[in-house]
Amino acid sequence: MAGRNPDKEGRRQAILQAALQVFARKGYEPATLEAVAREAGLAKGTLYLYFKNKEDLYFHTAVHVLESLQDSILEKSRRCSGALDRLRATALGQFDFFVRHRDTLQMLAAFSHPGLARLHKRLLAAMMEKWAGHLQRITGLVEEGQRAGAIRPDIPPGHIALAFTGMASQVAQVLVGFPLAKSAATASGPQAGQPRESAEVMADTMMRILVEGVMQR
Amino acid sequence: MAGRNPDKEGRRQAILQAALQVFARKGYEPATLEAVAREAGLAKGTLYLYFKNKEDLYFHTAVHVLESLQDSILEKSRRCSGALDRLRATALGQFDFFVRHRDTLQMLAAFSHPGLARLHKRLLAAMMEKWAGHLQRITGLVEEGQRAGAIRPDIPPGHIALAFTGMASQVAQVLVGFPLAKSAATASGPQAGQPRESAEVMADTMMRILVEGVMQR
Amino acid sequence: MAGRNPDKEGRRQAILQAALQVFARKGYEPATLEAVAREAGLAKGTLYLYFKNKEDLYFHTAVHVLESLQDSILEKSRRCSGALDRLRATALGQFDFFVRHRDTLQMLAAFSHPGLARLHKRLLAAMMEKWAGHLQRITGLVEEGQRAGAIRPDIPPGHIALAFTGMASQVAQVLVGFPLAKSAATASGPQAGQPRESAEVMADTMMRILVEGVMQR
Amino acid sequence: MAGRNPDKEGRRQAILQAALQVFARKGYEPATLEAVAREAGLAKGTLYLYFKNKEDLYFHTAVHVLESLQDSILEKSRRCSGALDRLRATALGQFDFFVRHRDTLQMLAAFSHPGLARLHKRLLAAMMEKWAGHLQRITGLVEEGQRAGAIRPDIPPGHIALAFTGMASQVAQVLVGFPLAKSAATASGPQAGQPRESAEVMADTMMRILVEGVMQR
DNA sequence: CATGAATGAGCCTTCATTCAT
DNA sequence: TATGAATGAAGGCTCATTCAT
Repeated sequence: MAGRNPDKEGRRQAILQAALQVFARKGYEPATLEAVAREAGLAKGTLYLYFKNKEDLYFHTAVHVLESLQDSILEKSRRCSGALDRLRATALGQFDFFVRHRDTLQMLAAFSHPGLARLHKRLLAAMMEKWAGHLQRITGLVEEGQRAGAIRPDIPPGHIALAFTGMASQVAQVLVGFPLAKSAATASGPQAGQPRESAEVMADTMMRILVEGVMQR
Repeated sequence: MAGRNPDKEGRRQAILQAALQVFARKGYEPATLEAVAREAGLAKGTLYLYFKNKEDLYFHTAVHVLESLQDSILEKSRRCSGALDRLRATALGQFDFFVRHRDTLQMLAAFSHPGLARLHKRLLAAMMEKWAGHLQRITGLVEEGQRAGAIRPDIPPGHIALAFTGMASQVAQVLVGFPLAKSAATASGPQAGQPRESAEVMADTMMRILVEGVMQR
Repeated sequence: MAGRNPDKEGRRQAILQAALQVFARKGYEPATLEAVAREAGLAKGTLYLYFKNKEDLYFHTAVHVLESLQDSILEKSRRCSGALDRLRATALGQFDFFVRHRDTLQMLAAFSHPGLARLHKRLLAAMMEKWAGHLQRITGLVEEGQRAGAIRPDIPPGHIALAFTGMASQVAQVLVGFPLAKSAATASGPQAGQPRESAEVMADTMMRILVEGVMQR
Repeated sequence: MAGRNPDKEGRRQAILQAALQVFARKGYEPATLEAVAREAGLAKGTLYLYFKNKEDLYFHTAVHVLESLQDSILEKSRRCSGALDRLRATALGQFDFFVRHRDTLQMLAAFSHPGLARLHKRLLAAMMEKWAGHLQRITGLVEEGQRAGAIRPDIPPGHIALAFTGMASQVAQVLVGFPLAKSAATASGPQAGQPRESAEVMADTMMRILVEGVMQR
């Protein structure tokens, strides 16, 4: 799957890595190709031999990132059986990944950047596909759980998947230390919660809320 | 005894409205003051009579937006009693607001813009304060529920608040029709959920998940 | 010579005073009419009731300043008799004035501002006239000294006047503390001169150099 | 292996030349980088590849100018021996240089521009150093003259240097034909001096005044 | 007369993109 | 293939000037 030139693909990967760093650090608009090139140890013009333009680079980076994320999650969740365990593993995989590559989360935060709305269809579709795949897997796990009788069937699986991803991304932000999310976890007043738990503890707590609910029984 | 249009406060509001539109449509960096001025029906230079610079305008817009959001939520939740009902009302208030002002959600999406990191302390603090206030209120409701015996006490209220806001913002995105979030709700395959529920239905579902959990009993 | 309205002339003077401060502090281009208005305690628009525009204001200020300078010098020199004493008094008057109104010197420093080249003929002429008057007086004093046998006649009086004004303005800059001129006086190394003499001492020294020359006899 | 035009130093010099023209013609503030770029036959953005910003360009231009001036003077004065001859050569070198590069004098006139006050320390220091060096050389020549018994020792060398530079700059302005200075030389009435002498004659006259004084003996 | 809100031309500066080498 | 110098469009911001009140 690599280019003719043995180094071609390596260069491409180097650029993607550099772009991830820079886009994560700066966001889409403020990131400069100059910075990407410097980070990659290449000249600015060289980037254009591998990517059509800034937008193109951005989206290939995004796709690349989503692929890594998915790989990381899949690897963790494949080792488990049972829908709930797999969901927990999915959450944990996500947290782990973000904690280890916090740039990635920042990068993904820029996805909603409206300036990217008018993007090349194909690239946007590729991103969508990756992301949708992620969600589909989760929805699939929920359905599996419903069929197996572990998850209540009276709520559409899509909605449960939504709840799951919502919680998970919020928790991920706390774990990574995003300012606004952090203030959430710290805002609880006198007997405040302990925000800086480990990824594992947070994944557990999250799953307990999702699975058992918060109602007192 | 005054200049051409002495209605300074009205102008200010008009500019904030225009800025909200533009920032929501474009995000922070790509938004041009030219566009804001055009939207407000004013000349570019006039903006500088009301706001120190782009950053200043952005943050006043953000604070303004957060205030409206809070007002909208508080108004709805004050009419309820009981922690759970208030949480439901909070979610519903948030959904309603975002559905009616979908620009606001897009605007808030730009919060994580790294270009805004090195901001004027006072303004950043104001934003944080608004947002932290929102989260604190939710944490407070959870604590209240725990004290009243409606919510299980073995999970820190901060974590529950996190779960709540995570779900709520994800659902809000679906309701507003964000591309990525939408694909989530649609990705569930053949027997997929019905994403375009009303705000009320979604709030209910969300609360059911949060309160009762997804476990089959 | 005042306007109809008894305050009209007072206002005008106030504006000129304010303009002097601001032009001296900032120079021509960086000085803003806003600053002048603030200094004068008036609204920006009001300036335009008294002066056609910024350039006009600048030149009226300049003329005004030159008039004050001339008055101050004439007053001092009229009390002396003899060409050399009058020259000394002229120098002293100039130094005194600048020391008391160091803004004026800074203001005059902006005269050579090339951006002012394309000025209204009449105003430029007025400035020239004032300045030329000053020089003519000095040349006149030199001629008088030559006729009286106090000053050697073999050097054209214009050249001597030139030497006089050159020295005088340089000394004035030192007295006022201009950075570049100051470095001149301080640059003399180990047994350096004492730059911060009084105006009187400097005037004396200057006259000694001019009159007697620096040659060892 | 290089970009479009690898002759970086040549370009840099070309820009400095263009900047000299423009700054001299317009002064600091009114000079536009657009004009500099046009004069240099480059695009506006290109300037920023060679200089950090307008201020930076200005100061490098100034330093460059002062260096040329110093070179020109030193070359002339090194060929002479004896303090007085060297001073004369210094004046002559200065006049010659200014007559040949009248932009330089105009450029130097912009030194007092207050907008330049808050400058980068290093650059300001560089300018000061050049200028102080010039003054120090003159003071040194005076001291040498005093030690050799050619110059009276009862006047501090710094003051004599001041007188020298004052005269010299005034004369230079006349020679270059500055409007205000010109009017000085022309203002002497009927038997007026002949202002447009050659640089050599003016240097001689100046030195005669400085050395012998204007007193009739 | 006085005001000061509004205007908009113009400037500095950045940066994606091109292209000669 | 790689480079990096050059480009020029575009944006934020200032401020002289106007004019409705």
